[in-house]
Amino acid sequence: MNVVNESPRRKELTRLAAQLFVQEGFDRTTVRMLAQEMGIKSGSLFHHFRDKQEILAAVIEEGTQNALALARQALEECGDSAGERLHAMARAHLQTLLTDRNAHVVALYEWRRLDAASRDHLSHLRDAYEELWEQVIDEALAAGLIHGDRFLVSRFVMGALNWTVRWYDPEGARKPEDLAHELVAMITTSAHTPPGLSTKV
Amino acid sequence: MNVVNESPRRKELTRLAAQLFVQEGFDRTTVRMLAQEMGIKSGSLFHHFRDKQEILAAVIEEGTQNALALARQALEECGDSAGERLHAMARAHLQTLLTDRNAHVVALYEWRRLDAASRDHLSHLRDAYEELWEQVIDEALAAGLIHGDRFLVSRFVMGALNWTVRWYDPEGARKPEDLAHELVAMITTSAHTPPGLSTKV
DNA sequence: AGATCAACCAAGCAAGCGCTAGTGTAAACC
DNA sequence: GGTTTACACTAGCGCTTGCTTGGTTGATCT
Repeated sequence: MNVVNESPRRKELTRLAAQLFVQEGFDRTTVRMLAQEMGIKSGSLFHHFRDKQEILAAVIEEGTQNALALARQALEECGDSAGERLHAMARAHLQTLLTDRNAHVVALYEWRRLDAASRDHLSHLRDAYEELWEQVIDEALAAGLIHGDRFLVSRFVMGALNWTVRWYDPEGARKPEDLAHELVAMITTSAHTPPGLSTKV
Repeated sequence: MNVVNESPRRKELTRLAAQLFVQEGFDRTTVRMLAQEMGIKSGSLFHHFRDKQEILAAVIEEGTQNALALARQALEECGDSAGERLHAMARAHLQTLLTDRNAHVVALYEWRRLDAASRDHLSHLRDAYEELWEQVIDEALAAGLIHGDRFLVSRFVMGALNWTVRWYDPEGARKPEDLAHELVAMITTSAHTPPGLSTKV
């Protein structure tokens, strides 16, 4: 069994699995459905993945890794001000939601279907991502950009952002950048941000 | 079959089902597990519910009805100011989350498992609830309490609130009222609300 | 030319699934 | 006092599930 490696074939199969998991849910997605979508027979599936659980873990890992990488890159590329960093994180979050939407929806909805081992491994990845957020929020609090309880504010923000997967329409008029701007405007105390973006210092 | 009525026995069974659906997920919860939890045999279950789907629908309906009733009551009992009404809605939302948590978690996570008929019926209920929110948010916008896009603000707020089911600990120090107050403080422009609540006019 | 190996297939097993059929029984009703 | 009703039981049908087994293929490497 070719279970360990990270072959391009496996990556493609993972992408297809994510799509089906979103459409049907993990439990209702049978290995036969997965195989058909992949153009192979159900038995062949277990050449690439040890079991069905491992497919789920692969899907979630893929999405979380991408989110983490994108957030780190965004923080490196943006300016030093608390406002800029807040914007950068919000933009990165919504951007990964667009490009890896299936994986993130699966991560949000099917997390509990992971076995203990995968859940443990993946929760470390997710914690790393959330720590980035809490750090940026701490900076915003220190800068007086936002006010309130550190813990609560970050939960509220994560909630507002993650909830977008339920209603955001990529075909619609609103760009992810617009959402990011609006969210930051909503939580910062600079009441009336003028229409012209004040992203630069 | 006693399928239609709303007997107290059926209500109790629904409550137990909600708990199991949260623990295991709808698909992984078998009718045999449900029956055991209820202290009857699996066959007897179908005396109370037409099929497994109907149990899910009953759980979600119960939670949504309660949320709607609580929100309406809260709006009637509170003052007329936009701030008070915003607070009242947030408090009611978090309160129903505490008392009917299982039902709401099921509603959020297992909505897609509903058949078309139930989904149609229940989405009307949910729409009624969300309309209450959008109305109150409109008032807050008009009063200058908050700023931004009507649609986006309400989605962000719903997201922040609904996300609480993932982290809120009823045993913890924070009361639902505290969360409500903090959320309203975060999104309103009255930057520094003094510690003494300004709920009365 | 022979060996290796990832990738696939056909067939099927054991377990578990939702649900039905038919029956028993104690209380409620006429 | 006979009939109805509500609720529970036993037994099991027909089907689907995740996964295994044993074998084939074609490309790559030595």
